[in-house]
Amino acid sequence: MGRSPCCEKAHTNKGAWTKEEDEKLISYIKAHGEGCWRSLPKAAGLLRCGKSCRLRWINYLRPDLKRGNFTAEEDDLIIKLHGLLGNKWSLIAGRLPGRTDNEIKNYWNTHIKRKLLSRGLDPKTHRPIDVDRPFTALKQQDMSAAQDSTASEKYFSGDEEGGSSSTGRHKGCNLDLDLNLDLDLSISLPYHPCQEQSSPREAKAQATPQSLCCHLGFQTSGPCSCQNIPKSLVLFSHSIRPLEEGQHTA
DNA sequence: AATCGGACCAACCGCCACATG
DNA sequence: CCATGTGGCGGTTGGTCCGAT
Repeated sequence: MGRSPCCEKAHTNKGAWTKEEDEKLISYIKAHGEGCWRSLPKAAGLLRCGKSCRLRWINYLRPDLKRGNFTAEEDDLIIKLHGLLGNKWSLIAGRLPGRTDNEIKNYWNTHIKRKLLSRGLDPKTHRPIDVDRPFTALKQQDMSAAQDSTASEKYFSGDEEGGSSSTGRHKGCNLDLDLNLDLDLSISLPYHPCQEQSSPREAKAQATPQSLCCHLGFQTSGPCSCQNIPKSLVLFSHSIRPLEEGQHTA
């Protein structure tokens, strides 16, 4: 027996949302609140899949969304958090008020990833792609190659000591990066087993996203079963918190 | 003016975690 | 404990825009 479809695909619209659909969705959620996405489309008079409604609301229609370019602080924070958490876009988004996981994911893939690659850094591990090449040598070249100037440049060209450190690393784990995390992100970083899995699928199986999200203090919904979180990670979670509106990390 | 290719981003898809009966 | 339903996440796709030729 296969999975039942999330909706009756034959009777649902797909593709770009119209203004009328947006208005219907907004007015329904304003009146009834979020949730129960499966039944929402019918109740709101929309020929859309519930998932599609949820995505449209979260990524585009939510009133608290921030529009426009990412600031240097956001840029910096995304890179730092990615170094800690990997592709946990929802967790990263929870730390950036008004930004969605989808937006951050797109921003990462279109801007930051390319930036890292141009500096000879692996976007996954944040380490030099050529392991035989000293980081400090990279640094000079990268600095001269830099064209745009954001906080990420400061991060990648930062402290020489930090950047060239090579001791005490966990194999295959990017949580030990010398991120030089400042202020509320400053802490000795815990080892996270999911970073060592050979495939994303394995890593995902190891992770406990909702619990982790809860422990990290990120914006999340739903209950949390706080069972298998490493103590170090819990400690880590206590040291960071979602940014307040207008708050900067520097 | 037309065409092409890259960049960007909204939206979709498949899978997983969790809740519930 | 198991089966099922639902919400949520991350990877990917496809449409649109825009600059270069």
